[in-house]
Amino acid sequence: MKRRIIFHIDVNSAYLSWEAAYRLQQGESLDIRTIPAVIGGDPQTRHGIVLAKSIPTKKYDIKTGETLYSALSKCPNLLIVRPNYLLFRQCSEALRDVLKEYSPTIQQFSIDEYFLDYTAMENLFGEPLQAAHTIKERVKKELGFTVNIGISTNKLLAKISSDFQKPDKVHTLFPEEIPTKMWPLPVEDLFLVGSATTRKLHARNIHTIGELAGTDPLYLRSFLKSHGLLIWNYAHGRENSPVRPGAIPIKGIGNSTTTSFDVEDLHEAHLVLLSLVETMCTRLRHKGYLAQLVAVSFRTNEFLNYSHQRKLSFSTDSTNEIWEIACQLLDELWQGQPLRHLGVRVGELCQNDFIQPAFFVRDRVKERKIDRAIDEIRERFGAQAIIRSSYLHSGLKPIAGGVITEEEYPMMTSIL
DNA sequence: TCTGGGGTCCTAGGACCC
DNA sequence: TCTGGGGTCCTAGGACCC
Repeated sequence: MKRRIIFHIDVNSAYLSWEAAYRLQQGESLDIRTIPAVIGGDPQTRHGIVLAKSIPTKKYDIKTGETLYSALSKCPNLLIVRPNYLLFRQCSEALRDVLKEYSPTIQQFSIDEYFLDYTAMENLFGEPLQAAHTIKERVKKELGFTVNIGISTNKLLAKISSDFQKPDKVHTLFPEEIPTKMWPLPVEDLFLVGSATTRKLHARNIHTIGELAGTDPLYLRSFLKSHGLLIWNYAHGRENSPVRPGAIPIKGIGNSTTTSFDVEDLHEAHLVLLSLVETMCTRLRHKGYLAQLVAVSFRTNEFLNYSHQRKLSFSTDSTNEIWEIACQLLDELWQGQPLRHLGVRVGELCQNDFIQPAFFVRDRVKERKIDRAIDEIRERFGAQAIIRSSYLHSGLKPIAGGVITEEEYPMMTSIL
């Protein structure tokens, strides 16, 4: 079989680049990529963190994932911009539209990463390196942000090489280049080697990807289980999953929040849950799913995590019903520790293609109508247009979590 | 470093059935 | 009455990703 050619396209400092491109396009003269600037933070949450940073933040030693408080202490005149997820989605889609011109087989891996199968496309757009440069320059010129492109024969190697040197670069990591380009890298640069695995490998004196590749896979399996065999194969560059075009169906939907104060009161905890369930269920209904599993989780002020879930004998997308179950689960789990983080999640999703009212134990038909009416009002007039009266004097936010605010953003018409 | 929010997958143990 | 072992489902927790 002819060897495949896979591209991995990765937007450099995506959130910051996109915000910068947007501001320039709106007529601002300052490019926030050229000053110390970060994207991140939500005034409502207790500790916002750095989601993306400009290159000039490097000399202040600001790291992604660091708290804004810490970043500000290192650089007092740091510009902090809240993430604008609607903009990010638009930019991601604009990138996808460019990539689609170079291959019908592209896969979105995250909001700022795509795989593209370039196999057999040489006749149309030239050698892989040439095509990658064409794509990179087009994105820069037409969309206003830079990308890194990694080229190899599978997704794993393409992804690792897109990470080599940034920004605005094209790299290759073909199998024959593995010993020189990949094996000297620290083992934590390998995909799916996170902090826990790194710790275990370091404890056994395995520090580079090359050393991992040279380790007996059965020994790796003895302390990493099947994950050990997986990363051993990765260390040899072996991976052969296809670039899957089209949307991958989601398995679950969740919503969680770090509270701005310790929650110690049951009624308060229930209200926080409701605010999370409200947005989660709106998303659930918007996607046309019913859920058969409800889970709650929390984190105590001592940073201990707990979770509790229940499989239902029926499927539902009702805000009230899921809230009631979530409250039951919380009550069963919680022993009164002060809470600083609460989450709710639904899973076991099925498509809401047919409704069978006869199966409904309670008056779900009416509840569905109410839920949908509320969704519609919020869609037309904003999330705060209709809120539960229980929030009026509670001091809590009635709608919590990662809602994409459907505010009117001036379209980036000229570049998107 | 004192740690956000959205996900996915794996593992281990217990319950239950045959 | 006690017993084996396999399969499946369920739950909690951990690890990983961006």
